[in-house]
Amino acid sequence: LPEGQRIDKASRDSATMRDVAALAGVSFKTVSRVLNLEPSVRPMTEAAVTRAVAALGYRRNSAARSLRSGAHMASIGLVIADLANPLYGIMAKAVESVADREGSVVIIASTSERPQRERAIALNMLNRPVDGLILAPAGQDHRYLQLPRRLGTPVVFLDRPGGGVEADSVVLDNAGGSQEAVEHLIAQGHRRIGYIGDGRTLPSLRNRLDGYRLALAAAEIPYDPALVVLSSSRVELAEAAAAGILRASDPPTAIFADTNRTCIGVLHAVRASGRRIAIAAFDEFELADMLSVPITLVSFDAGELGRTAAELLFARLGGDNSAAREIVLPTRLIVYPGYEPQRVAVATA
Amino acid sequence: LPEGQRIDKASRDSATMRDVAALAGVSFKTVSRVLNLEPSVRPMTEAAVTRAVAALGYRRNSAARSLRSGAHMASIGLVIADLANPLYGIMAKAVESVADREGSVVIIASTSERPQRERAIALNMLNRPVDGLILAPAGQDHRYLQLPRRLGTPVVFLDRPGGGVEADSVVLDNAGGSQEAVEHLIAQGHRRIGYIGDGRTLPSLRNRLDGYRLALAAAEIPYDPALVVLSSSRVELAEAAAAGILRASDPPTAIFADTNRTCIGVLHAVRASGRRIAIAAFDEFELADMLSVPITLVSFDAGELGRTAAELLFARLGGDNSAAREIVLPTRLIVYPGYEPQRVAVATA
DNA sequence: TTGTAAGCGTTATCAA
DNA sequence: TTGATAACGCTTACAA
Repeated sequence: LPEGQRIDKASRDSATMRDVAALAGVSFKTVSRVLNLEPSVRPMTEAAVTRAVAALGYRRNSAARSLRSGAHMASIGLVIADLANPLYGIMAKAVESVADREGSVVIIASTSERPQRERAIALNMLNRPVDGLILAPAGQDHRYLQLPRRLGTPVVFLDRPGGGVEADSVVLDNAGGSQEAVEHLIAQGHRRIGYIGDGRTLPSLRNRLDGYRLALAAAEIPYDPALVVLSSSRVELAEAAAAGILRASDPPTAIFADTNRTCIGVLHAVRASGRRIAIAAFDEFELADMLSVPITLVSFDAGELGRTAAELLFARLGGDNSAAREIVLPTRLIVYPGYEPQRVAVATA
Repeated sequence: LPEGQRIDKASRDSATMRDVAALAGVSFKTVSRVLNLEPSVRPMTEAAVTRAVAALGYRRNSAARSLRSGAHMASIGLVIADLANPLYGIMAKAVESVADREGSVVIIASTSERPQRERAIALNMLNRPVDGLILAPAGQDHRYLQLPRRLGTPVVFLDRPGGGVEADSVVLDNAGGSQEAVEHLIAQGHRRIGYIGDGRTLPSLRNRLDGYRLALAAAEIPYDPALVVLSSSRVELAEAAAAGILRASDPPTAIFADTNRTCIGVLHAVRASGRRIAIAAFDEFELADMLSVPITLVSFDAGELGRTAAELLFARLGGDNSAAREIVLPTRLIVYPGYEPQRVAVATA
């Protein structure tokens, strides 16, 4: 497992306990005593040592420390696609909370949805090493994890399944969730329903598209490619995509967005169009209930997702050797009717 | 610096390279070769070693590894109040991005706004140790960082100033931002302006309250304690607080909320009241432009906040020994007029 | 291709 | 109260 980034020792000043001891005029064991706050050190000696430590800018070497003591700091790695996405923030918080309970710290990194960066970061973490890894993958090929897995490091995929390696995963019922949402739109009378999302790369998003198609098929509504724009999940691209199908000759009366990112783009496009378009989307977000337009969301408990993944990882670390599991968490449809504030006169002072 | 959490060596199975070598019938150096992917190993030998590794559940000891090689993994600690808050997610992402550029990983932890947990976590990180620490503090007493600071670990406070220790900080112009927002409300004719927030514990939030008072004073509007509810920053408490002053005999015509959390509570309370109340708040959030009610926000660049803090930290790690700095980043008032969707008939299929 | 010896910087043991 | 020495598990250098 190479690829870890390291700081060359020479680049930092590294005085050792022996250097400090020499400057303070004591043995290096005495320095050790001072730094470990052991009681049996004369105040004068301690002062001399403290001064020498400061003078040399000495920092204890943790590797040597834990080498002899045989203890090591427990840590798990969390590699996620985008920390700035509130959903991942909630998941990260849940993971961190479980890890803390288990006496572990979380090393976290954001891949910006780039598979190559994901690979580099994951290998970097394993090289530190971390005790286990939770990965919300951007890529689909995780064969690079086969070796670490064989060497005993547990891996849990979060929110999105992994590929090419046997490992646990905790995911959502993506197809079921979007199918339910689209069925809801159909039940409201919509028959031309647009789809904005990224149904090409990530399996989880492909499944959401599958759900859309299933719902249409069940209602015997033909799949119209002109209503489906598979762009990336970036807000601006989704907005442009939605604007495009709204401008078309036979526009949709409803649009389904496959993530909270695409949903925001769709909301903006719909507003810009000046039309009333029904909107449904995967992912819940705060203030959905305060929007002026009605919206239907496929909601789920992001904290539960993170918590489940973390608990699974610690179970593995605790010795659970059973076969790799896939845990699928349910989604729940929430219908927000849209909030129209009353036009009451203000009681001005 | 004690207080780090450790896993006792005995609790994990720790076979050593010698154990693996014995089982594989080779010297332990050969095991080392296999694990380091060195080329000069016969496939048969390698297979034997791999088998032994698997059989024993062997994991390389990173401490011993980096001890001899003299290199160590660079890392910085990021301790934040609440990862689930989108603003902190954005900051964390920015920090992570700078750290990655600098070849460092980020160890992240969430304090859930609890000062004691903050202390435990920060000391835990320093004990690992990390090369430096970025801290968005929940508490105000950071004397526990004096020793680590003297021992040479740089610390940067993020978003909120620290207390009792000399260290850099990157904060917002909190007073200025809220003053500007309240002045905006006053300019719109409001004279009874409520304040919902937490003006007691955190200095940054106290400063926001100061800004409110300054704006009132400048307009010669008397400060009315009945309009000010200093509760915690939790959404439900803010909602209850806002509901309270809206029910009172001489209610406000406008409300200022000191964070995005309190703002959400206020929004709900205002909706429940059925009145038209002007709302202003600190912190921007997504979809503010899509809300049905007008809202004025004190906006800032959370990414810039995180980036600045990280860059300052790496400057310190790079040898910058100048006096501790306080960097104050500006805020910007954004007025959202409130979005009223047009009532256009839907072109149904 | 494989093995032997030395040593990384600390903590643990035991002696002074 | 302090110090000398061994040992932690590995990588590096060198030898076979």
